[in-house]
Amino acid sequence: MTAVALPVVCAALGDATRWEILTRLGEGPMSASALARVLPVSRQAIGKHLEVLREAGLIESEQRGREVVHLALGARLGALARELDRIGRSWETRLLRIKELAERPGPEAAFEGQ
Amino acid sequence: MTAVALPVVCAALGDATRWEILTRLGEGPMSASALARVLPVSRQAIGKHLEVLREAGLIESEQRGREVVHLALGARLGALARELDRIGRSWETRLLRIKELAERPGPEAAFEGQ
DNA sequence: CAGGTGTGCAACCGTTCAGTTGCAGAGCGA
DNA sequence: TCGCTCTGCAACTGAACGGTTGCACACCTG
Repeated sequence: MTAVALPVVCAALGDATRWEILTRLGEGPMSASALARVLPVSRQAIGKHLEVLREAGLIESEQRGREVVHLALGARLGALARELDRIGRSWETRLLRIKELAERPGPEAAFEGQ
Repeated sequence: MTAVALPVVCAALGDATRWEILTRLGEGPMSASALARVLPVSRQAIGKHLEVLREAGLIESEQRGREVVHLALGARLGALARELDRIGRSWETRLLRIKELAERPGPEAAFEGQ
């Protein structure tokens, strides 16, 4: 399920144009041409961005008659969010432990430390 | 506080080497030279990555005697996680509404809609 | 059937980026 | 004090990236 590595998903989210695309696709399904009409880049550029987003598992594409419509998937973003939260918390925890150790006068006076 | 834009933070997290660095800095403070000793890249490369991470608000740097030590900040990562979770949920919600609309027989039967 | 629209593939271009080497300065430590 | 180490700045290189244009093909529609 979490088959896509963290850096890959983050890199996909690390571009302003892709966020524009995602925002539009979060409001409803859209084709590449439709996106190119509303965004200041060519359809081919949009296509490349969609490829990156699809490989990151952030969108889903579906053939609808002649055209292909894409839409944003919240699931992957939620999974990423949980992962980042977990990591951030672990950093904070270790940071607290380190500071606590640093403020201790010495190993022999570690009495009233909570 | 959330002065750093989403794409900037995500881009900073979109590199495998930077994740390596962050992982090490999450375990405790380290200098650039120490990181270069343990990672397969030069100190100068590490320095550039640290610059990116600092601008994204993901690490903090502190002059400790002659050397400069860096450490990972969980706060920014937590803020990012909450933001991504919020966005992901909104996508899911709209997606549900769209699917629900698609399965409705016709517009004239939209009575008991909330 | 013909024209318009949507898609895919490929080549090309300028910029950014990750990484390197080299050098000079600053501060601990023996 | 002398040397080792840590740091900062600068120049350079190759690859990746965002973006473009051009072309060929499929398909729906008037």
